[in-house]
Amino acid sequence: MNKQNTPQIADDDGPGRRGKNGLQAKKSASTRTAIVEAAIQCIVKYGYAKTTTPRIAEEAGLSRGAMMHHFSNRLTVIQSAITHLHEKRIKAFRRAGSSLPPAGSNRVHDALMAYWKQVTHPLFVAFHELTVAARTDKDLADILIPARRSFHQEWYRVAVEQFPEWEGDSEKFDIALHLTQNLLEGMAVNRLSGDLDEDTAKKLLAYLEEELRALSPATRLDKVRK
Amino acid sequence: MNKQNTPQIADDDGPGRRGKNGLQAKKSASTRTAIVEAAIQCIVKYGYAKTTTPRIAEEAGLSRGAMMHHFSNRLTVIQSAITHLHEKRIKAFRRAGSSLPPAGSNRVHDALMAYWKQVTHPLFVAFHELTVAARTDKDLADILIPARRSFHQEWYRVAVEQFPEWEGDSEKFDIALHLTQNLLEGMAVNRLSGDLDEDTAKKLLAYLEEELRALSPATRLDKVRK
DNA sequence: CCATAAAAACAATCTTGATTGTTTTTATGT
DNA sequence: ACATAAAAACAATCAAGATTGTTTTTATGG
Repeated sequence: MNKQNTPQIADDDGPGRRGKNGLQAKKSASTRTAIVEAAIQCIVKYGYAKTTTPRIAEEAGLSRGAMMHHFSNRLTVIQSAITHLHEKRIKAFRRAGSSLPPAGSNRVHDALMAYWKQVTHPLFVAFHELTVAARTDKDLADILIPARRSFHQEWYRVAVEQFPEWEGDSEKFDIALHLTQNLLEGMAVNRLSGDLDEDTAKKLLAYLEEELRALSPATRLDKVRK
Repeated sequence: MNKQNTPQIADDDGPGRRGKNGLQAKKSASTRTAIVEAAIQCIVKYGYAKTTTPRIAEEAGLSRGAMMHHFSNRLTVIQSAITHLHEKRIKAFRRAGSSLPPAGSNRVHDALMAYWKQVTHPLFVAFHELTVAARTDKDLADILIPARRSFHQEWYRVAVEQFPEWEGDSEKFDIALHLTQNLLEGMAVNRLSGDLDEDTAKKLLAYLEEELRALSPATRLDKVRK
C-alpha cells in the first residue's frame, strides 16, 4: 500500500551523482540546497513569475552558469524547491503536532494556534504562490499537486493521531478539519493582501476554537473519554 | 533602482478624448472595452504574469499596435481592467443582494449561496490572480487595494441593509461577516487548486449556514435544530 | 483635406538554454 | 609519495525568443 508512493525523485538532475562521498559531493550538495533555498526565498520576495534564474543565482551568491551546472533547467530548480518546501512543511507540522500537550482542554487551542502559525509562515506564502501559478501552468501543477495531496494526507493523519476521541464521529471530524483548513487558509491569504487585520484574526480564531470544542465529542458531554 | 512612479494616474488614457461623441468616439469606446475584457479573459485563462500585450491584443482580435493606440502602456490596460472588474463585481453583488427574498428563514441560506456563487465565478478568479500578483508588485497594489477596500465596504453596506436585525449586535455581526468572507474565499481558492471537492464544499456551506443562524438574533429565540 | 483608428516595423531589454574556458578536487599509475 | 589524467565546480559569453514601449506607415471616417 505504501509502495507506489515513493516519489523520491528518480529524475536525478545535476552533475555526476556517482561520487557517493568526499569533499566534492559535500560541496555539491551544499550548493544545491543553497540554490534551492534561494529559489524559495525568491518566490516569497518577488513572486513565482519573477523568480528567474539570474535572480535565484544572485540570491544564492553564484554565477548563473554555476547554477545551471547543478540544475539543467529552470523547472528542475522549482521541482527541487517544491520537494524541499514540502519536507520542511511536513517536518514543522509533525514537530508542532508532537509538541502538543498530552491532554487537557487547551489541546484544541494549541493545535489551532500551531496551524495558524504554519499558515502565517513564509513557507505557506511560497506554497500559495506556487499554487496560484500552477493553475495556469500544467508542468508546475504536475509537480505541485502530489506534494499538496501528500501534505493534506499527512495533516489528516496527524489530526487523527492527536484527536483519537473523534474517530467515532468521522462526519463531525471531517467538518472540523475542513472548516479549520479552509477558514485558516482563507484568513492567511486575506492577511497577505492586508484584508484581514490582527484583531479580527484573533476574534475569528477564538470563535473557531469555540466551534471546534462544540464539535468535539470529548467536551460534548463535559467529560473526557479515553 | 527605486523607481518611484507617479501615483496620480490620470484615468484618461488613450487617444484623443476631444470627440465627445460621434461614430468614431463610439467605436473607440467599444474597442476599449473589448480590450479591457480581453485582458480580464487573459488573466483568467493564462494568469496575470502571462497576460502580455500581444496576448491581450490577440484575444481582443486586434493588432498590438491598435491596442497600444488606445492604451499607452500595459499597466493602464490593467488599471482599466481592474475598474471594469470592480464595477462588474459590485453590480452583480447588488443585484444578488436585492433579489433576496424579503423575509423568512431562507434569507441566510440564499445570501450564503449568492456569495458562494460570486466567489466561484471567473471574476473572482481574476481578482484573486491580481491580488496575488499585487503582493510583489507595488504599482499593481496601488491600483488594486482601493478597489478591494471599496468592494468590502460595499459588501458590508449591503449586508447591513439586508440584515438590519443584526445591527444591535455588531460584535456577532462582524464575526458572521468575516467568518463568511474568509471561509468562503478560502474554499474558493482551495477549489481552484482541486483541494476542495464539491461534496465537502456543500457540507461546509451547510455547516456555516447553521452557524450563521445561531449567530443571528432573529432566530436566536428559535430552537436551533440539533 | 485632415484627424483618428488600425497596422506594422523598430529598438531596447530580459530570460532561457547552450557552449566554451578556467580552476579545483579526486583518482590512478609508477 | 607524487606526477598526471579525469572529473567536477564554477564562470563567462552567445544566440534565440519574447515582451515592452516607440515610431512610422496605411486605411477610414467626417
